[in-house]
Amino acid sequence: MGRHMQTQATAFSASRPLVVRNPLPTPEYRQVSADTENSRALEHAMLRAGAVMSFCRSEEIFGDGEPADHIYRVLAGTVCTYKILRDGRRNINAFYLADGYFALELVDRHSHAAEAISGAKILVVKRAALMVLAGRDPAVARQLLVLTACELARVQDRVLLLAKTAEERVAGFLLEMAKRSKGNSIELPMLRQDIADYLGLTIETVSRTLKLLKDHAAIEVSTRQVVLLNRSTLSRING
Amino acid sequence: MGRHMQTQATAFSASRPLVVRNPLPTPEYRQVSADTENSRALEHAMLRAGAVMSFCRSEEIFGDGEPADHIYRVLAGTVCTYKILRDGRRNINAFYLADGYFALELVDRHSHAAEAISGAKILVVKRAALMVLAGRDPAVARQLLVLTACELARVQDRVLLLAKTAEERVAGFLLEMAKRSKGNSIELPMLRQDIADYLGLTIETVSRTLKLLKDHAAIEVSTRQVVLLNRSTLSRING
DNA sequence: CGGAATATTGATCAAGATCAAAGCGAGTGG
DNA sequence: CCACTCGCTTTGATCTTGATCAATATTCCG
Repeated sequence: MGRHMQTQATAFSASRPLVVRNPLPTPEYRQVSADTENSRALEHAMLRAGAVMSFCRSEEIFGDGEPADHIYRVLAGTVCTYKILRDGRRNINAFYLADGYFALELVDRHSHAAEAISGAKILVVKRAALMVLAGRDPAVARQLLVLTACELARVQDRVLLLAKTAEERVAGFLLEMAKRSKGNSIELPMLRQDIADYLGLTIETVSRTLKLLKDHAAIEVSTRQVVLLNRSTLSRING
Repeated sequence: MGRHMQTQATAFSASRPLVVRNPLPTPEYRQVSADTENSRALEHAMLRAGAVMSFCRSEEIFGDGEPADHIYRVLAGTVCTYKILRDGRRNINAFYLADGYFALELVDRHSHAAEAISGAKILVVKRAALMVLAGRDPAVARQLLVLTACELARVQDRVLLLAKTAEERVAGFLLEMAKRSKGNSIELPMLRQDIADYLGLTIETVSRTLKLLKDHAAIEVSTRQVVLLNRSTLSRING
């Protein structure tokens, strides 16, 4: 029954996160999204008030149920948020790549745990400080609402994904990852187990389904990379 | 399945700063539902600016993809939001009972359809008008953020529900409905098909699972009513 | 290299879907 | 008041998808 369990406890306590206060904003951290003015305001506020922390692979950023005192932004690397269910299964809620914000929830305790999937640099800001800034700068306040609404839309999309067959879920996942990449080549920073836990499948099914898509000449697969050969086939499969 | 990007710049920037009063994170943000002062402000605003509309059973309130010009609040009756998938299956996103707000999304088109499950009275407010009010009254603005965050938490709970077995899903659904009722008796305004579409099951499985729970002496079942006889058993099953 | 972690592949199993057929219950008309 | 009907629900039999169990195979790193 029980699937993948975390067994990295020793690794966590071994390496203490490196903290750097008030880092200078570097160009690559200044990616401008569609909502330019507002996102710049929040970005700026976080860079001024925040600290950069580094996490290595599988290192926990925060635990499920811990006080939610901070808001986070991925500067580099990949992060996932997840929950361990009572039967031991792990449910991955989201993958956050560079520029993604996470732990935006308005409750006093985290409803998920978060960990780095690859080595990651994370910008961390005290929630209270950000709320003060939001009170002073309406652009910041509004951007928080926009980001929360985006997160809501993303989770709703995931519900739809979970309603589908294994083949549709994997195709949908690849298309989702492709949207975040350039071109047709997708680097996969996560393990097969992570993909499985995100899609509500087993690693065996993920593996078999990738093979199936490969045999349908829709993709090329290697361990850490997928190349989309035929997006229309994938989209059709995605349903 | 494209996600929508935020395009409400005019509505929000139209008037005064959105200010979050009481920016201290605790304990204000803890009991979001008991956020009396703010919820009253939004309630008042909606009652002043809104119109009451009546819908009969199965009547559409808005369609998937239609312009999202309004925000809604249930005054009486029950509403559901749903999506029809490409293969014809229907996915119910949420049930809203009296006092529930829906269509809070910050995008310019609805990502779901909504219909009345029983006869319903709905308070309808123009989104633009509400955004103007939100600009004038920070309590309204903040309550919008709180409600959006609540909706996010609700959808995340539903993802967890969908990860479980049929028995766990039905038990979880009953406990969720019980939280919204007084005592142990739950009136079910929706059909078995609606429950099935909400839980990602078939009506046959819902029916059989209710029987199973009845045989385990956890509930009493009739067509439109369920009585919880043994909450601890249900909670245990819920996982 | 070598050993552990991760991934693939194959065989079997089980939960829930699908197909099929009654039951039930509220509204209708004779 | 009772039979008829229609939509909803329950129950039963079978089938399918993806999980589980079990071996390899591959990749990653010391």
